[in-house]
Amino acid sequence: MVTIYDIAKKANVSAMTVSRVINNSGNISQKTREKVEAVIEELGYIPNSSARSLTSKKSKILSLMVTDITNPFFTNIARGAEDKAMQMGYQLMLCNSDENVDKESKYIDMLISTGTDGVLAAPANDSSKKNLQKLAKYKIPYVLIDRFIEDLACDQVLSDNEMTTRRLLEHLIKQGHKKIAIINGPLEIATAKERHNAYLDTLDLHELPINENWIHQSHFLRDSDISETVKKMLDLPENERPTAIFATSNFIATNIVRYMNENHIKIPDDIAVVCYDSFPNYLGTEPFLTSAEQPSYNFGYLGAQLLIERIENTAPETPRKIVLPSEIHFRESSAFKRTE
Amino acid sequence: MVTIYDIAKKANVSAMTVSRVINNSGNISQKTREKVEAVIEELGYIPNSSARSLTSKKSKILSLMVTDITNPFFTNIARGAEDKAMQMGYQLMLCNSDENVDKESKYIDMLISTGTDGVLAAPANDSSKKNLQKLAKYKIPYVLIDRFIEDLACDQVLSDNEMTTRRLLEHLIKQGHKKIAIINGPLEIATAKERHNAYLDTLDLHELPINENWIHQSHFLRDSDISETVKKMLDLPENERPTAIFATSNFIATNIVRYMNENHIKIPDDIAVVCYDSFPNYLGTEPFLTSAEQPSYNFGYLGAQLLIERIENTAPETPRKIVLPSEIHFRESSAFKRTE
DNA sequence: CTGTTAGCGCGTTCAT
DNA sequence: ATGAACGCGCTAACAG
Repeated sequence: MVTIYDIAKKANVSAMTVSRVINNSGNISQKTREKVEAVIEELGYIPNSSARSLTSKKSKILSLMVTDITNPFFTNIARGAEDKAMQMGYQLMLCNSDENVDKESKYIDMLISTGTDGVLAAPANDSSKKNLQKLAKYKIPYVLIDRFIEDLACDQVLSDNEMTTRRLLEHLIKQGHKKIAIINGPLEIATAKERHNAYLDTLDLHELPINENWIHQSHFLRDSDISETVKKMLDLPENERPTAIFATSNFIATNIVRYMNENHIKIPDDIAVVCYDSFPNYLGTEPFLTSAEQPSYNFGYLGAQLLIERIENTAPETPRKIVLPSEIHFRESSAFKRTE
Repeated sequence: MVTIYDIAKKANVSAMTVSRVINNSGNISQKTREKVEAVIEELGYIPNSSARSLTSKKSKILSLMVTDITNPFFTNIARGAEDKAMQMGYQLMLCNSDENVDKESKYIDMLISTGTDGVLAAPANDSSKKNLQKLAKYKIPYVLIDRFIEDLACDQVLSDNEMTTRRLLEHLIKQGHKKIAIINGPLEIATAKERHNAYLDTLDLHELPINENWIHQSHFLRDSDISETVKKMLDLPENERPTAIFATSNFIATNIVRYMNENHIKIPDDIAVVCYDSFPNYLGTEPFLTSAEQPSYNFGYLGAQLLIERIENTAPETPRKIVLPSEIHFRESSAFKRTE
């Protein structure tokens, strides 16, 4: 392994000079700089990050904590984060919490151990607070993405849950729907909570009935089992049976649509469906689901940017909050409903 | 920051004893072990990986090099790799090469710098060889996934390109297709090359014509532009115009289907399409594309397993090669073609 | 079973 | 503009 000492010897300078050349720190004469750089090139020197971070306390590693990289929302976030990280000379460590605070906690310890410079986190739920506070205790900056947690003074990149929920629901209301159900994730997750509240507020605003039989929580993971829930709603007496469902996440919508297909219940004729978040449309065929498309790539890209600014002390003291709008696509799954 | 010295002092032992407790190395009396563990717990000690790897040359970091995490094939690989890594106490570093050898090379240097214990690599193309050899020079083990490169003595997890291609094509042949085109990635990528050869062999075996106007290379990235290519093929005189296309990757199929839709060319009536690799079926609706579904998660999971065995010296000297079969789904896009 | 010594590769500090 | 000495936190090697 080539070290700065090897470079130093061959270039007839001290190790310190080599270090300075590498880090562009201090004053170096053009001549020695060129000589050192030539030797570095010649010997193919690659600095040892471990040694470096041992003294400098900087690792040039960013970490991304998501619940599941397999969710296209988070996949795009990862890509965005990685692009920005690479652009700024950082690497990206990937963590899947599976919405499990304990697993998340384990990761946090590993990240602290590795000396990550900062963490981009979509926390498992509100109980993740202690994990993030642990980061703070170690002076490791973090940026919340997608999921807000109260009383943490940190930068955030969030979705406009209130507005987007409202627009999705008002679309349904305009189609004549009066009995609108919501299938949501756990209310301990900020996005679920905010969409829940926005749902109540919007129905209230339009003086529509709210029925606890229409309000359900599952979870946001891929295999969320909503069949019991949906079945129960469809079995409600005619006058209480919802005519539309608001799915608060992509996978929840997935499972709703799947259930309906399997049970030959027609969307939107039998029941309409709208969805917060979306799926990549790989086949370019006419998409079916009315959905709010979030700029997921930017959650990662901007999140990484805020994080790096925080790490490199180029950010203002006060936490920044970026709220990203969604683009709503009105489609077949909530098309005009003749009867009623 | 708590160090082993803090632990040592408080537990009335030497730092070395603490180190031994942490690493489960050497012999420690039950009594001192418990005492030390109690103090570790009490002070919330987290080991410093940098210091550790500086002496031990082990970082407990695995790296994953893919072309683009946004391709669901690689997303699943990442999830599989991460699961196995976590299970074995490793973290996972993510790298997107964008099929660019120079970008890949940059990453390789960063990985070497960080002291990664091993790399799971789906290389950009055959020229990635030098990047992998650089890893070898630094005694960093790597496992090739998906994309083979000649003359590298390393573990591999690959797709059964020959068999799968053949089965896809023979399916078309059984449907009566005699003029079958292929739209492929660059032949400098092993999967493209092998699928290309298998295409030629299969047509040959069935004594079908081979026409260079039916053979095209684009690339495997998301935005592969195949419209010119497809247009040219469709404009061929009737007797030369292919009746089916073999897309050698998911995104290539995406772009073919998209082009056909936009230009009102009907699949499979006007032209049939089969695809190597697949897409997640989020909506549970009847999928359209005849495709070979690869066990992508296992590419990552098994790859990580081989890699860790190699790192921890529990693997046999000779490189291992795992070939994973695909499951072919026969669907609408290649359904029986009436005319001809 | 436990402790001492030395050094991993580098950057900080201070000196020149 | 350059260099020397020291120490970051830990473990390998040896000693006891």
